Amino acid sequence: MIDLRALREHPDAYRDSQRKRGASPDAVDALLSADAEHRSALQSFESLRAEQKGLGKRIAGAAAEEKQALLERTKTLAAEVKEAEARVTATAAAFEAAGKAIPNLVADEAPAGGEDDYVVLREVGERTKIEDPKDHLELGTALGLLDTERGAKVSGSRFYYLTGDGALLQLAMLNLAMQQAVETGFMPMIPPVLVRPDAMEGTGFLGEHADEIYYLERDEQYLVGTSEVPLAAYHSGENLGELTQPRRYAGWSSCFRREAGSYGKDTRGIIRVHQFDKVEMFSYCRPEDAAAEHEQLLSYEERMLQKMELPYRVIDVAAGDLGTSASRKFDCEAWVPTQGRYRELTSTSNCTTFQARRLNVKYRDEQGRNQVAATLNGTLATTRWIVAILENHQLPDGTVAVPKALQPYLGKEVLEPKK
RNA sequence: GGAGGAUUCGCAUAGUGGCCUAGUGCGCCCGCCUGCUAAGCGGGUUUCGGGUGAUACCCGAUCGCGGGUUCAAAUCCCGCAUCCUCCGCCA
Repeated sequence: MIDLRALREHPDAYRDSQRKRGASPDAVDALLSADAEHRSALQSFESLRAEQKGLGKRIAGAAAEEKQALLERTKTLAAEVKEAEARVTATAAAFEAAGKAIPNLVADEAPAGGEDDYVVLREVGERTKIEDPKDHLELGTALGLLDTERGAKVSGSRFYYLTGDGALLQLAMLNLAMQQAVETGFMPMIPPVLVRPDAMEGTGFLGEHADEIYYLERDEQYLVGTSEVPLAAYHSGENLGELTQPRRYAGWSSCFRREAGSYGKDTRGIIRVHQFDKVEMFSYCRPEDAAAEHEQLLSYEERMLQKMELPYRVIDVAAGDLGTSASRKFDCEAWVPTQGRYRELTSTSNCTTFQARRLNVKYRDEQGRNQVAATLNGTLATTRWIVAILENHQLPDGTVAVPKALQPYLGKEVLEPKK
């Protein structure tokens, strides 16, 4: 939810933001007029209601015959109040719908445009050069690390088993991510992955991404696509106090995505799957600290990628590709040798006050007033990283070197076929 | 799956149609008193919205959520949610 007061005062900033996303600035004017209508309905209701309450008080203490006269009067008034209230309800619904139609205000620094208008901030490491590289599926299958055929047999396409060292490799990576998170001040969390509608709604995932989400109709619960959802909803309706330091959480969870509309894309291997595991960083902080915290989250992502010894680049995602809640987003993309291009491994978003306003997460400022907090999230490791690890660290004989940072967790330096 | 109980201000509680403008205690904030500390005394303290670019003032909403009855609902009625207890079933 955007800041309505700010929108009233600076509607042009929001119109510009809409244009930058490639969305219509008319939505801003629709909201402004819905707001005006709602407020005028509210005012007429409130004055009628005030009169009704005043009369009610007089009736309580009135003598018998005066009481009769007053009762006559209040009966018609009651009808008017009811009608005014109905108008308030109707205009409020229209107003809310208009409000939800507007995504977060895009940061000034974010590039304008769509998916292909990102700006490359830096490239780190040398693009791996391998003669005749094998892809992760071929490597993983040969080494007994993953089994997509049986994944499909049991669950359908885009499902897989991580087997043997493959399972251990993922655990090693996620454990390392958790350890790094704890070292950098994150509270480790294993959250629920089934959530109620208000949690999903509050994090802004029921808008344009509704098709992406698994929904369990019998139980009215959603399977989360990221632990961002339960971590954001964790403090919903709460006041976090002074919040002089960011409040940081690291969630380890399975994630579920329907991948509707991605037919034919990345059908080979485990790049795009319906279920994967992830360690996600999540921060609550003051809005004025959010940009700095965003840089911090990005640096932690890069630290993890460097521990995996992967060549990657950092992109500043363009406004049109931001998603509803984000005002700015950085992706880290690792080099994938068999594809000859960079693929997204991490994503960190600054949602400013957009999520927290919906979820009603506050803090107390120096004057003791309640203010809306800012929220940020970022990826610290996911199943997809295995793709980049296998492909970049493959050796000519078909084995895969284990990055040094993972060796203590995995107990071996090379992944070899089972004898 | 079934039965019962609960849900009121940060916490604990009072409140069974109009004197609720939701009381009290604790906590917290401000002040007074005061060698120091503690205690004591006085005042303040739900949240959201509007008037309104406002920490004052006024108005409205808000007693888990949504409906209903009524001139009037924390209070009565219906539905739902969550938590607790018990019974049944179960990995």
